[in-house]
Amino acid sequence: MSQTMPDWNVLMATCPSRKSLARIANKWTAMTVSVLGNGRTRFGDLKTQLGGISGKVLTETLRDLERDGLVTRHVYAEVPPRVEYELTELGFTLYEPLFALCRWAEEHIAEVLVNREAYDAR
Amino acid sequence: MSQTMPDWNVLMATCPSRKSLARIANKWTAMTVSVLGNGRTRFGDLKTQLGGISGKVLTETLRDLERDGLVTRHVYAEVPPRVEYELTELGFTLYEPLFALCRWAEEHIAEVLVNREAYDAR
DNA sequence: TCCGTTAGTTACGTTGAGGTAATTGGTTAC
DNA sequence: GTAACCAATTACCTCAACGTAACTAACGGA
Repeated sequence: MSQTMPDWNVLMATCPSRKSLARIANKWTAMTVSVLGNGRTRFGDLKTQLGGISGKVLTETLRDLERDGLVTRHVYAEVPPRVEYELTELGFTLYEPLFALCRWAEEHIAEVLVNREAYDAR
Repeated sequence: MSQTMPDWNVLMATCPSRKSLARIANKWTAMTVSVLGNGRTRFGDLKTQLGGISGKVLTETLRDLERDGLVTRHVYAEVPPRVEYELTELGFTLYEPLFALCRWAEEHIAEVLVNREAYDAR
């Protein structure tokens, strides 16, 4: 019994997992999953928290995540509309590595900026 | 003494860490760092292993990583040219989360494909 | 009656990511 | 001499990502 999946390989250009990687290795996905890790969140709240995202892109991002089974969409029969998004169990397995990326960016940006200056001054 | 850096926040559109996140939350970066995690690698070998990447994009990716201090470039005074790339200590701190993303894509693509079919059939 | 509210869609335009192909440079092999 | 080798650059083109703005539906409130 093999424990890994040797049939799927992101390094192969044509492997379906490559496209999946492209979707999860993405700033909006990382940020969205990081925020949803705090619990079920309304569309409008997500839009506010994800600084600079447009409604169009947020909708597209959430649709893709929903389609892949990473997020569930809860629609309330209210007016004005109220829709909440929540990580699925599968989606939660992405929370740790994606949140780690966000943390990394924040924790190491100072060092990165120094490195960049040194490189550009070379 | 604060342990975190409250001054940097990827969720703020204008924070420099946002751009840094955009660079690391990227399929080519994830794949490149994953491969470099196995040790110092020649340009040509990287190009072969990163299926489908063009020389131009690989060069750009490596330059950006080098500039940010995640990768070091070793040039040998030989002909034909020989250049090797290696993760720095800082770059290695990204290996775990980025490799995790690649693994995730491979390990969950089957489930994702099923979810997608169900969604599209809805 | 008209406005505000929220999630979402559509049309449109701009920017950037990324691929292809041609070219460089200096050796070694033929 | 000329071809091959390898890393890298450049010009050129295409397509996807993304933002903006206008618009919709359906109800409550002034």
